[in-house]
Amino acid sequence: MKAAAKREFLGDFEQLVMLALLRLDANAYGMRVRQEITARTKREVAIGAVYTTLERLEAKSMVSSTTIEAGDGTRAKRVFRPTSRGRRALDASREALASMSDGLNLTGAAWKTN
Amino acid sequence: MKAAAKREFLGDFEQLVMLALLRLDANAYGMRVRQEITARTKREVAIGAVYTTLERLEAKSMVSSTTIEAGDGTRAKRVFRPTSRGRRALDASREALASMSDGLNLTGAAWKTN
DNA sequence: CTGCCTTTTCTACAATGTAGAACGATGAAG
DNA sequence: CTTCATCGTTCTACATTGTAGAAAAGGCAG
Repeated sequence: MKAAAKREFLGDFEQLVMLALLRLDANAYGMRVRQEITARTKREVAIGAVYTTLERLEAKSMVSSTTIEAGDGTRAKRVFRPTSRGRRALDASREALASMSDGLNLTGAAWKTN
Repeated sequence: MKAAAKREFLGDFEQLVMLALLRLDANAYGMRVRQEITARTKREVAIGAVYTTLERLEAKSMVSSTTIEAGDGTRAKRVFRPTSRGRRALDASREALASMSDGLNLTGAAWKTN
């Protein structure tokens, strides 16, 4: 019987990066990832933050990378994509959040001040 | 003119804890929070993890706490609740995730193996 | 060659995540 | 009254993630 591989989760920034990879697909290389995140979330992100996160995700086998020579005259890019393991971790993380949010009145604003 | 308070975000576990507080409301004290999280997410959580997180959230004014003498014969509990600031941070974090997920085919399973 | 982009790598430190033992209160059992 | 079993909280310590920015390295224009 297989050892029921205990569930793995991702940190919040890791999740954002993962999602960016999914959106960008074949264009998912560092600088572009950063651009996608800042554009969509308004959150300022240093380029170093993106790369270290990608490196670490790769070290954990959550993403894989390939360097691609860009025939179009620009320099080669290192493209990242989620592995199935990374995909599972992303799903698990999202599910955890979802199950905790379930039934809660979250989007609304009314909130007792403190 | 007010200084447009730069957006603050929460880590993933912080979000889970925050959500637990919202669900538990007046019963949101350490042990119960832990219980709620493990029950809902299947994620194993050490009690120390919950308390340190709560402490830190309080230090950042994301939650406030009050110790309540429980007339019903059980011992006093320290109850936590999100401040409006914490509430904003939670919303901001969720929105960031949501905007990155938008339009993506996420729940489904089909995924190229790697 | 020099300067100027673009993309990546390195180095460092701060914040968050995680565990588990220690400690204190309270009721049950004997 | 002791002792034990909980429950609930505090402490201590270390691991993993988050975040920044400067330093390479590749390629093009002039």
